[in-house]
Amino acid sequence: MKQKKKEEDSFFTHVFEVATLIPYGRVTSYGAIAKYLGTARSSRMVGWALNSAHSQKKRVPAHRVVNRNGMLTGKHHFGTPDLMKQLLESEGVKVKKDQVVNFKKLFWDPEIELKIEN
DNA sequence: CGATTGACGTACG
DNA sequence: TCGTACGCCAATC
Repeated sequence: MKQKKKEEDSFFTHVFEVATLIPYGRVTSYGAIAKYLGTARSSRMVGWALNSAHSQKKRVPAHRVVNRNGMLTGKHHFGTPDLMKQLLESEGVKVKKDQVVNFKKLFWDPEIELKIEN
């Protein structure tokens, strides 16, 4: 019947999925994801969710998620401060002083990209 | 159950 | 333009 509920309906899971949906060479912000999840005011929770991403079996491209300024605020949480930058550069995203270059251009908004279809 | 925190965001000075 | 303060909300201690 109804429920089975076993998967964590917590927005944590949603964050992981959305983060995983981030296309290659693209970046997004915590607020964008939070808003997409309906918890725009809980932008902080998004970052926290990604913090749990380390425990996730699936690799979550959290390195594609930056703050509103396009700054790699969470680079410190990747294990190594340079890892995030390296990953982004590896995808073609240029990072200048811990800040994503052309961030606005590379910005990927789940509300828009995922709204088109599917 | 209460207090603290946290990878943000916005407002204000 | 930059730094500080506050708010939001859920998870953790």
